[in-house]
Amino acid sequence: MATGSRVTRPRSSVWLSERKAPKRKGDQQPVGLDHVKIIAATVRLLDAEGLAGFSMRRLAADLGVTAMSVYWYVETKDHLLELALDAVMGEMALPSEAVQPAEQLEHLPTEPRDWREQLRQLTSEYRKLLVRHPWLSPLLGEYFNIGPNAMAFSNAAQRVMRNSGLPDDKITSALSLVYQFVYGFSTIEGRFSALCRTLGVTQDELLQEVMSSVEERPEFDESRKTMEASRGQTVEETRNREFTIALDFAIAGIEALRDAP
Amino acid sequence: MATGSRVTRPRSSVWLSERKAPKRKGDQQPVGLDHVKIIAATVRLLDAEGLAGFSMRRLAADLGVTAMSVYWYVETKDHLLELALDAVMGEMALPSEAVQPAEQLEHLPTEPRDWREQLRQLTSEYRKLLVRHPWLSPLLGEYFNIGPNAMAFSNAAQRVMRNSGLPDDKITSALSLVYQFVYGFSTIEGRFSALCRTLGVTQDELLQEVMSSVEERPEFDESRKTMEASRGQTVEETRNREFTIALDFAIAGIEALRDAP
DNA sequence: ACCTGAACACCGTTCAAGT
DNA sequence: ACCTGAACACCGTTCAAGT
Repeated sequence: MATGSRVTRPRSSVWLSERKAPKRKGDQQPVGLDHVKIIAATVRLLDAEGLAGFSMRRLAADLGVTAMSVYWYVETKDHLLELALDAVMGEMALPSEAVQPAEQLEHLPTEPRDWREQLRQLTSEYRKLLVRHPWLSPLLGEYFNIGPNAMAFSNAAQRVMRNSGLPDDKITSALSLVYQFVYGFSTIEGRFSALCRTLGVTQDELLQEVMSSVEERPEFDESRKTMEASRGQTVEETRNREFTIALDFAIAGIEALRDAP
Repeated sequence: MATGSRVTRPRSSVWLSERKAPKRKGDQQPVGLDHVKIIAATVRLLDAEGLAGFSMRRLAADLGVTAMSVYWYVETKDHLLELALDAVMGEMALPSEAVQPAEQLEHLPTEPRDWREQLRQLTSEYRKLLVRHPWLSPLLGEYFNIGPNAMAFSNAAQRVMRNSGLPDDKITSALSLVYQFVYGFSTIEGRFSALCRTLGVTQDELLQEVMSSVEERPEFDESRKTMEASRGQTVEETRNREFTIALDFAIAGIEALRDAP
């Protein structure tokens, strides 16, 4: 949770309030800051130091400016984080079949791919995004995620799922199953890889270390059995395999209940 | 993220370090605090004020004690939160079929239920827990979750999934699919209901309000279509239905790929 | 053994003031 | 219009001191 709010309270989104003073009239020379620069610096700092390492004062220092200057452009820290969230949401390549007609530059006569391929692309993009920006996960849980890029992603996801032929009243369930899985899975993956980067060890080394510090405990029995199955594989191989199979389960389930309800 | 650590760094778990001074020798009169009291007060405060409203100073005030007294019993705020996490993880009723033999008081000659029933019980317990304690979700993402109660839950989950007859090398995928879904779904549910409690409105009222403030936006088109399907139902009905169907998808997928790999 | 008080190095944010 | 400086009300935690 952002530390700015002591108590959970009605917090309106940036996207539901007027943006602060982004207008710069005519050909007047910009002196230093602006929205784009601030958001870029925010994302850079979040990538480098993590959510806990980010502060308004630290950001201002990075921008070579006094602590309070940023507040001219941005109402609160929360609003800034919402803007950063939506900015990186725009990094995903959405499947062309799921982009609304109005957004498509031209109608290519290519055969639309299988919905399962579209789903695999979209989930893979989402996964990579969450791993690339580990600070994104907690923010997605914190805000409404109704910025333009977040909405474009959400719309694409809904269109892809609609392409499965599932009846309308089961779309949200299928979407929820798939995207909550990808979110949780990728959040863990991102945290683990960030931790390794910080510690300066490989993922396989850290896994070894964690294993050996827990393995003598008797309660660990069940997990040991489970992990025997992935012996001899790297962490990355195991994870990719696990991700693919889990998605296969979801797709198989959706098709099974679609075809025989 | 806990605000205590500026930067992500190697943070050992409470469960991997010696516990702090819980020993009280003989019949000496306890003066005031102890682990149990502190953890109980922590959970109470977290339930009442949320994670953002919790602070060591606030906790101390609740306990009628100076800010630093708690540090005699607990090393850091993070350790305390880990203890609170494991404490509430013990609130779940684990399916008897998934409790290890040593833990069972006696072997009742009852027929073991279908693995799908066991799974539905366990996921339902997990869901209710996450909704009851909305602060739990971020903490689960933050720590290693290797306390005794967290381990018991994890072991139960693994046993249930093993009861499905799935081959060993697909167990983790199935577990991941199911539990990441329940985690994400219930996290959102818990946050929404907590927000309603704070605002003093019903869930249906808040949904109405959020809808009407976004519905004129053109990007909202796809979501409107999706939500038509649940017209005339309460938020709670819609959510329970969505949860059940998503779990049905997962179960169907697991059985489909188990029987025809 | 257990608790206190003062202090340190941080926060987000307000507000009056400068240019 | 844009930026600064000082100040306020908070944090988690250290450390020397009290009983």
